Amino acid sequence: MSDREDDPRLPDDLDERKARILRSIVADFVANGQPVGSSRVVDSAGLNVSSATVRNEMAALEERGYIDQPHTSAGRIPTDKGYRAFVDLLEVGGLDARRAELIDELLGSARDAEDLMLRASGVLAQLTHLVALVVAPTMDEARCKLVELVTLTPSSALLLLVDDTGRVVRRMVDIDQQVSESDVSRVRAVLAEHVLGRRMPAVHDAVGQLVEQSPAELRPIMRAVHTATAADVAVELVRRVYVGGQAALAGDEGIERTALSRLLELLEERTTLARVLDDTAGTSAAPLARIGAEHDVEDLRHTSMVSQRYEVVRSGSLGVLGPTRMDYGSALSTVRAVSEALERTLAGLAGAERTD
Amino acid sequence: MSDREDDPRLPDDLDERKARILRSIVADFVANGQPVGSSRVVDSAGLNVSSATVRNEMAALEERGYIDQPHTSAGRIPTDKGYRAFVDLLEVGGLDARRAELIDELLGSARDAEDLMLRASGVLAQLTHLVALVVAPTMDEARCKLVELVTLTPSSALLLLVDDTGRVVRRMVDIDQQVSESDVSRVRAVLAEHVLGRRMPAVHDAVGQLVEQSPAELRPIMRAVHTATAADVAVELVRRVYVGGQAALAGDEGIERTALSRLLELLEERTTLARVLDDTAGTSAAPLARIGAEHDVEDLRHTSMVSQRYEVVRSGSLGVLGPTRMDYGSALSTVRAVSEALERTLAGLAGAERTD
DNA sequence: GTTGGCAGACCCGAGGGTCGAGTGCCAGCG
DNA sequence: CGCTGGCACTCGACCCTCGGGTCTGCCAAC
Repeated sequence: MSDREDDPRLPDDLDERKARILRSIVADFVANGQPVGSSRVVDSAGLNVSSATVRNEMAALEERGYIDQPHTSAGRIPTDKGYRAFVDLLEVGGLDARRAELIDELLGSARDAEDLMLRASGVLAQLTHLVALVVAPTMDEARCKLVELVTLTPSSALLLLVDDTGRVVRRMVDIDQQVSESDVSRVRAVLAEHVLGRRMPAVHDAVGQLVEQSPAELRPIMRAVHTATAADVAVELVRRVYVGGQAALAGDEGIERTALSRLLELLEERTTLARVLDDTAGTSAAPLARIGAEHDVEDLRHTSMVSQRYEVVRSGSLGVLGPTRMDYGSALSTVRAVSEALERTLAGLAGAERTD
Repeated sequence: MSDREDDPRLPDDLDERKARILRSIVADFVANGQPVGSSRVVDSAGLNVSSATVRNEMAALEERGYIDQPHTSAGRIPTDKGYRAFVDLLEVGGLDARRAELIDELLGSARDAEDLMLRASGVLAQLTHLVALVVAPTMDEARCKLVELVTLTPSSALLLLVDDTGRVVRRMVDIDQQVSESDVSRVRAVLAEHVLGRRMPAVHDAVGQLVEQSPAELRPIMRAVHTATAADVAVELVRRVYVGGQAALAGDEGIERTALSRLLELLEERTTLARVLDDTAGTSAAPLARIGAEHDVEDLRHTSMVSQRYEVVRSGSLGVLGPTRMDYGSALSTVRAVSEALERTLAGLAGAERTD
């Protein structure tokens, strides 16, 4: 092995030169979308060997499953395994100053936590030309900063819960009888006393206890509030997925019409996507890729996802989705940059005074 | 003219039979997507004439611009003018009981006004297999039911405004200095006293007056609130567009790849769409169609929109977007049915007790 | 292990022939 | 005067063939 840049973690069945050729093929194919032949590799890989030698190496790469031929006399295109090896060997670089500034600028002027998520997905889409996904942080650790009950009709009200990053949970409270405004006020006061400062997931149980302690005339209201705060209150915003730049999918010729339609459905449905994004991001602090057939979800088998978990007390994840033939280098570094910027901004929003 | 069903408002250049043939061509083309020839028309239109006669009529229809030939020896397809005449002659029927029930059922179980919009767009998309759009009502007439100020950091707070249908406006309030919790409480009390019950668009001015009347120590906070309630508070939810079923666009072969990409961008951007939807809906209480080249927006020239205004004190609009080759009958009647169901449900949400 | 050379495989696009759907036109009929 | 059957014509869809270009695999030589 040469002493210059022999990657420490080359797969067993790849030597330095094969890896270099693979890298060259992936880069070329990602850039041009055409199967790449041995002579192109000679030009672009900067190897001092002939195309015949490269052909021999390519035959080996094909035999080992890293690249494939669309037909007998065509150039090679990377397989999912090829992309995987390419990504594993990739060093995730930083972003150039202009992009980094753009991210900070856009995220910095967000109006609130939700707006921030929206902006993050926007800038991610804009920089990568891929579909951007941002899953809002869980509320597990968030504390309740405000609880309010607004009567809308004599027998219904709106329950508002606000957490310490300014996110709002809104719930219709249907009471099965008409109630007086003064009773509602009393409930409001009781709620404020016992719910403020609690962790969001604990709100439901806290209200449950209040139901029993309440005088009879308040009980119907309190019970309705209890129902309204059922378990999913804490989860609601976890599963909230912000999607940006989906038009990019339609522009990609590599995706079939029917597959495109399925993908758009997935994007609209959102819950599956949130799960995949979380799964792909894993627990690591670095951006990770899930490539083609590595997906469990059938409809994603021709796409890749690059995502990363971000964490500021509570954690969420964000990433991009695109064809397997995507620019992984750019995707990885952009996802990382946006993720880190989001962490910084979110920390600022939540306030530095948090102690626990 | 025969005494049975000679439509009162036939265009001058169409007699009963031509209209019938046109109707037949549109219906066939919408159903099958293939240019339709004279013999098909004979079969489907139920005319007791030969195909040669139909051919003569079709030549006349083509000369007058209602239909067109993709090439010399092909069948005919409707032009935008043809669709227009077809739609104008159409009687908008009611929906069958099953669909009508489905709509009521889904809308009836909405949790709040926003959820209702979401459900409306969902059911509209599901029933028409087109892209559904719902624009939330303006807040012009809505009254403020709750105003709250939640401190998040020592120098920032979250302003919450809730209107009488339970819609929430959320605004970050950045104060340029650190403020005490007690001052915030005082501002909160003043706001509650002077803002509650006002119309949403009047909130900004009301706060403006409060700035001057406030004691010096509260003024920075009040001024920040004033800024945060700038004009667009009332507008924010007007322009909120709920989109459903966009995957349907991708499934349509009649839309080019690049056009599709543009459409998805439009759908994501939303503001243009809100305008077009409002424009198309006009002021009428019946669903209206805007067909192909009738659109101002270049990217919509190959699509049609069917939309209707709904009104419950405040008004919004909803509709569907699809290829010009859409089932206008179904689109019109479904839009009408959902619009009416939405009006009913919204009236229930706002409460029957409103008096002004 | 590397190389140049060469035969072979295959895609792609152009060119040409056939087929069939659908038209326009016309003479004749009621 | 409107309707009809018949007929010639047009033109896209489909299929086949053929040549050019590209890229491979293999091999003998270095």
